[in-house]
Amino acid sequence: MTHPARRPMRCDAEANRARIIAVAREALSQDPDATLKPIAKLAGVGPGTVYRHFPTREDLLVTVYRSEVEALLDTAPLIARQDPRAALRHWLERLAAHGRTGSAASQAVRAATRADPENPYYTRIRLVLTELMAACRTAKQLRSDVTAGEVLLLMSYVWNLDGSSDPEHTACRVLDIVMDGLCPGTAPTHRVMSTQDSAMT
Amino acid sequence: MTHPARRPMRCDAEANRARIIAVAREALSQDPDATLKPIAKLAGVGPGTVYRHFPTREDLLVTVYRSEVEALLDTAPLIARQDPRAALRHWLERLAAHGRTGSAASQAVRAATRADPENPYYTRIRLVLTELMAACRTAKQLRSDVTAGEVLLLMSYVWNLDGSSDPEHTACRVLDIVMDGLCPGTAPTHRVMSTQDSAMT
DNA sequence: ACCTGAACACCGTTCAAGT
DNA sequence: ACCTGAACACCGTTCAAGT
Repeated sequence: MTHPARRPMRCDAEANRARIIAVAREALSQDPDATLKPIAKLAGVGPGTVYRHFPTREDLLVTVYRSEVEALLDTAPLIARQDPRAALRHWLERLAAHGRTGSAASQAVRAATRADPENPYYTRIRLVLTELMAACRTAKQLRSDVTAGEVLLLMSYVWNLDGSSDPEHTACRVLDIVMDGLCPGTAPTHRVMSTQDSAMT
Repeated sequence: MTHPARRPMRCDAEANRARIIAVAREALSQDPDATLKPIAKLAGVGPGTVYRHFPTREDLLVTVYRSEVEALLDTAPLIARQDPRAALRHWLERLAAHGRTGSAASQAVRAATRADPENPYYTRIRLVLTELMAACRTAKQLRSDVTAGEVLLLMSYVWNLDGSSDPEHTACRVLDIVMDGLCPGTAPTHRVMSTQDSAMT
């Protein structure tokens, strides 16, 4: 997506890049804060090579967990067939579900929800959220003045659920409050937050 | 507060500690992410001495910006004389005001609002917020099921206002939503968020 | 064009040796 | 009891030298 039709890399470069990604996924699954140097060594390349392909750590995260972020994006149109307010809540629950894990994948999702122009996914995340919100708005189930960027800001709490006993319960309760703030005077859609329903591709 | 009646330190230790704090305040005011080693050098002590007095960076932040955090705590009873809902909002605005600065002081406030048992201020922050909320509750201006810890989670957004153009405006709008979520069916208390009214000691 | 890997300028942290 | 400061085990990043 970042470089859709670049002229192909030299084949050794391509192979190195693929190997770095594979090794990084493995290493990051064990330690979400794994550093670049050991990854380079495991991939059998010099640190300069990793740095060449992925100038920053976030670039690597974005690439490795591309599919996770895109799964979140793809969920939106599927969800959107239900009641608009339930759809919005459901999608925000999917987002919140990443907060509890603390995995490297969740770091990538977190980066994609921050208002960072460097991140290629932020715009798309905001777009699908905007559409979910638009549906609510036409159904008069959403306050008219709020933007997707502001909702993403409100969701910042999901990355701070550590320290809470029963993070899942807390996430759900706080989302109740967020939804009530977003849809004043609407009957509250209640928690359905399933523990593990990641298989929604 | 941490050690109110410890037996006095040796006088050179006391002097070193005071000098470290003074130097750290100065260095952190210029660079919020200033590191410990240069601070040690500027204070004329070895790095081990800094580490002895402040085992972790947060310990140093807590000590240096003690007065800022306590100013926030002291604001609560003063504010509490107004309408409960306005008081709650006003205090949350004071909290949010720290989000925009990005200063080292704001890092200390941020640490004090995270559910971290190591931080001596979190309990007190939660306490004053609980009292502000209790006043709202008896006035039927707050949903009954929400806790102070959950409200602090909701306020996580204030630390992510960078990236937003006009952070002050955004902070205010998002706080509107939070307040509406907290006080459903209540007439919205509108934004008074003053730009700089830190002189409220 | 791409990779290597030593080198640079850091970081926090420790701990034997001093006073 | 407290401080010193060299030493340790890292970090990300760069860049001349290779292929």
